[in-house]
Amino acid sequence: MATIYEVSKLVGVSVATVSRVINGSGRVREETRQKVLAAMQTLDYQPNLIAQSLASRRSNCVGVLVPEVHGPVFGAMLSGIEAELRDAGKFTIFATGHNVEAKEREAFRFLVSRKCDALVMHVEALADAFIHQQTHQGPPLLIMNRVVAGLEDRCISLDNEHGGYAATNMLLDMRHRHIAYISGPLAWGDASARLDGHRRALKEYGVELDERLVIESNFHEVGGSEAMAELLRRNVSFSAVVCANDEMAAGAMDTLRARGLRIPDDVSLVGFDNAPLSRYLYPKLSTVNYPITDMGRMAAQWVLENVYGHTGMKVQHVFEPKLVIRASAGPSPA
Amino acid sequence: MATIYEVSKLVGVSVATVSRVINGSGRVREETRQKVLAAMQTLDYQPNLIAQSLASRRSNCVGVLVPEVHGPVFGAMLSGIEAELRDAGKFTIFATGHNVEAKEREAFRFLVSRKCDALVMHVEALADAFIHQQTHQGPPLLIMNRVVAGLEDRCISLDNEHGGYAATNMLLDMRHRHIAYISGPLAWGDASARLDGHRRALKEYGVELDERLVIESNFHEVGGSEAMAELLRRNVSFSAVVCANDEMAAGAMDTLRARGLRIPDDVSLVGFDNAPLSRYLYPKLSTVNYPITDMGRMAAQWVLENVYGHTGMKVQHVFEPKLVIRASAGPSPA
DNA sequence: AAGTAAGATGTAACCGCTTTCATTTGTCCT
DNA sequence: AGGACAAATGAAAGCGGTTACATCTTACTT
Repeated sequence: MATIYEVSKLVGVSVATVSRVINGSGRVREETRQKVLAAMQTLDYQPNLIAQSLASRRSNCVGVLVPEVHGPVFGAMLSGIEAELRDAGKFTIFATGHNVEAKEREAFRFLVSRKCDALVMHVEALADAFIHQQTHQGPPLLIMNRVVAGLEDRCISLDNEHGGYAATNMLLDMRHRHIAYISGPLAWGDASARLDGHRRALKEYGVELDERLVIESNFHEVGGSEAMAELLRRNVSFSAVVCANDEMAAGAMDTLRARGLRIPDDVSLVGFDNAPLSRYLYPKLSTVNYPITDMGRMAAQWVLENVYGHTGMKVQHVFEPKLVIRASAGPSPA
Repeated sequence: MATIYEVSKLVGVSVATVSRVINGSGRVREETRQKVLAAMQTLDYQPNLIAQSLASRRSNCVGVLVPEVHGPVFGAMLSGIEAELRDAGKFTIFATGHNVEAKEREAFRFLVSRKCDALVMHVEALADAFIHQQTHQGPPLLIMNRVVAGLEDRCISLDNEHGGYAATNMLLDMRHRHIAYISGPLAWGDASARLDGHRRALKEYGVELDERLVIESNFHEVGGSEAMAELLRRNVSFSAVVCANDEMAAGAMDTLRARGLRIPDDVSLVGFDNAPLSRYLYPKLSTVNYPITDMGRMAAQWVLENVYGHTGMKVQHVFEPKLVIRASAGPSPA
């Protein structure tokens, strides 16, 4: 692979000039510029990004730390980030933290050691304190789906409370009054915010919340399935169920069907995320859209603006979820 | 951040010795080793990976080129690759090619310019010739889900023909004789191999293939839906349908249901991939398992063995798909 | 005890680029 | 034509490591 020296030799200028042409920095006479460009073409020269990074102290890499790579939410987020960064010529490298503190810490170090110019993190287990501390050293951090007090301008999140509110509100509008709720782990901010929204909607409608109709589960399909079984076992009647994500809704749907209950005739069901699976379920699942790809894009834009000095990026920090109405929710039979 | 110089100064040895300790290369007296290790600890020294890469001409990065980041197949593949590589302290960086030649080319250059030590590629549009040519220069290539003649030992693939065979064979065993087939784009190797398997199964059973029951579609849900509509329009009776992937099966299922046809009572349905969505469909979809995460892992192991000199890796080049039997397929009503 | 080979460490030249600062070239004005 | 100032370019010192080669220790041999 040709180096900058060979290019400079071919043109008869110094490497400094070639470097200026490559980076568009400094001033170079147009004529020289063209000659350099031509030589680069001839030699099929490609700057060595590693050397560039070392010399410029900038890796052009953005690290992304997610719980998982696959799955509807994180896959889509990665997608959005990568697409946007690549258009800007930046690289994305990622690591997974599985929402376990030790792993998140390790993944974090891993990415930092790679000299990422910035880190986009979707972490659940790392404490606010840790994040605060890291903002004083190392690469700039952007936090996804979490609002860290004092770092609001470095967070991109969904208004989960509003999403939870909207889901329940829709059911209330459909005359449901006995609404069960299958929650995610309440230790996680998003899960508890969604439940808060549920609570607020009920309150506004003057409906009292029956705590027996609220179950904390784990955001997984099996958890949703079991939670629904438990709800039915409690023998407190309900005509609708809000699930804090689509996967649990899928599990709940399975259980309902296994008991011979019809959806939405006997029980209405609403999910959260608008994951692809929500359209595959039968009946198709009403849910709350989580614009995760857009949020990933936005994260990338934040990085471009705050780290790479691009301008004209409008960063939105809080996204509003929107209801997606499908067949799984209908008016209360009562 | 401390550098190797500061460490060497603190211990009172040369940087070469420190470097040897870091890399475990060359011989260093145990006593010295310990002192260096201690100093590294004290200074919280982390080797600068960029500098290491430049000096050693090895980036410890493996590039992965996939059509998309998200989605059941590629997300899972990425997952498998990343997990395995990270355990070995290597980085994964990725780019997307969208199965479009220009984009695949660009993504390829993008990854090469980053000096990846190896490239794992799932490309559809790049020609065999291009791949052959690249094997003579640049980083070692590993091709996923495609067998390039002459480069079999650099390919990891699924026996798609066998998968297609198994799907149809199962239906034949269930006494189905009129079996429709919704294919992916036949220009793609996997799609055409799956169809070949279908053909072989029919032949072995002595059932003649009615070409009117074969439709080429696009691997997407909507395509499956439209293909099924077209099949019904053709008015050639069939009691079962094989879809070349699960997404199309989902679309087909939608259309069948919209026409009031029951699954599997009126029509049996089989998919391919065993994507998560296959379990969410109702009835749950019989399908052919595509062990994509394992294949990703295997790709990583190939890289570890062939590029990083790890030993003891057993690389399997061709994976056998297995049937996953669920509710969407049943005996022929006839 | 001298000779020798293996072991331990140091020296210094890279890796390919960026960037500061100095120098050369060019332009405009009087 | 000479001077002043801006534009264009070059020289060279890093960036933080690796590694070939040289040199100095040690441990054995005989």
